[in-house]
Amino acid sequence: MASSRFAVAVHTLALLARAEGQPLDSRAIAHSVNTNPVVIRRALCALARARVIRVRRGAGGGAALARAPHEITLLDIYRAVNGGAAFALHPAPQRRCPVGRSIHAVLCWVQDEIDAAVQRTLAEITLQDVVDRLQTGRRPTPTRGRKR
Amino acid sequence: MASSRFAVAVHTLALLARAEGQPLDSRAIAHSVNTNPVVIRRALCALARARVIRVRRGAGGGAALARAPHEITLLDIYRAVNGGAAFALHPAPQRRCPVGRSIHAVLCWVQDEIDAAVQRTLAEITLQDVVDRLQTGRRPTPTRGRKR
DNA sequence: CGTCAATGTAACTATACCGGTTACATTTAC
DNA sequence: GTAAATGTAACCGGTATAGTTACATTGACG
Repeated sequence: MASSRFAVAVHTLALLARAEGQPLDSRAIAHSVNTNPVVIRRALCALARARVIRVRRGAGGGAALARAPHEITLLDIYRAVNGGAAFALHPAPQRRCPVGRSIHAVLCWVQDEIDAAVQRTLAEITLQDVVDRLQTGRRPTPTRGRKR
Repeated sequence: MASSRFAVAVHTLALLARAEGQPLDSRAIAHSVNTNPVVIRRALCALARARVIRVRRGAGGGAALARAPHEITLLDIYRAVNGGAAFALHPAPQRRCPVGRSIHAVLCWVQDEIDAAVQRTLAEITLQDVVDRLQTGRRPTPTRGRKR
């Protein structure tokens, strides 16, 4: 992916976390993200399918977190909104060349290695961590899973 | 990035590694990658700027590795051809909202964490590893840096 | 020194993807 | 029943990318 869907989703969930159970509608979220409510609803839809939020339709409806912020990881969000891989394979290598014939499998392996590393990283950051950093603008108490 | 430039670069370097110092021209590489020579030359150009390969212009010219395959990591290649980050920030959050005002810094931090994880992973895979996997189609002897 | 082969690069095109927007059917509270 | 909200389709415009053509530049070699 090279889209902003993940960024929009994190922003949205941060708002929901601060709303503390009070459902927010797509119009209000769109105002903070500074985009169109439909863009938000598209993200909300993916997050609801992943059981990260619960959405109520109809008048007075809106979205709220399905569980506490410290129980939602960025990996949950990543999986909900993310389609493709970090880099694209090239479409059709020449199969008459020994390298062309087998490079695809090697590149798939590299993709998997990258994706595994990304997922390991995102699994260690929770929505609560994001909210904590929001409020202070600085990193708060050192978070449990952090490396480096 | 979500382009195939990285894939093309790895494919290209695998060919050069197997050529064992014999320079290959963009036409030959393009044939194996199954694309246009200009696309290859664009990749070659970036790789030469990063000192991963040496390119000779003029008649009988072409590209060759600048050092041994086991001294070239996928991180070298990634850095040479890669522009952007794994995901995009959303352009302009609403600054009158406290979340909108500070979410950008948090997302930048997440980007950095992801990029660091990706780079750590790529730094542990060499071009030699890629070539070994090419030749057998299977993973060869367990490589030094591997995790999981 | 001239020729030829190769790179480096600009320019253009076609395609794909994405965000933004409008529109509307569906759902739900009151 | 009405109003308010979601879910989703359809479309538009901008942007990035791969592919292509073209050409100036470079360099080997007779």
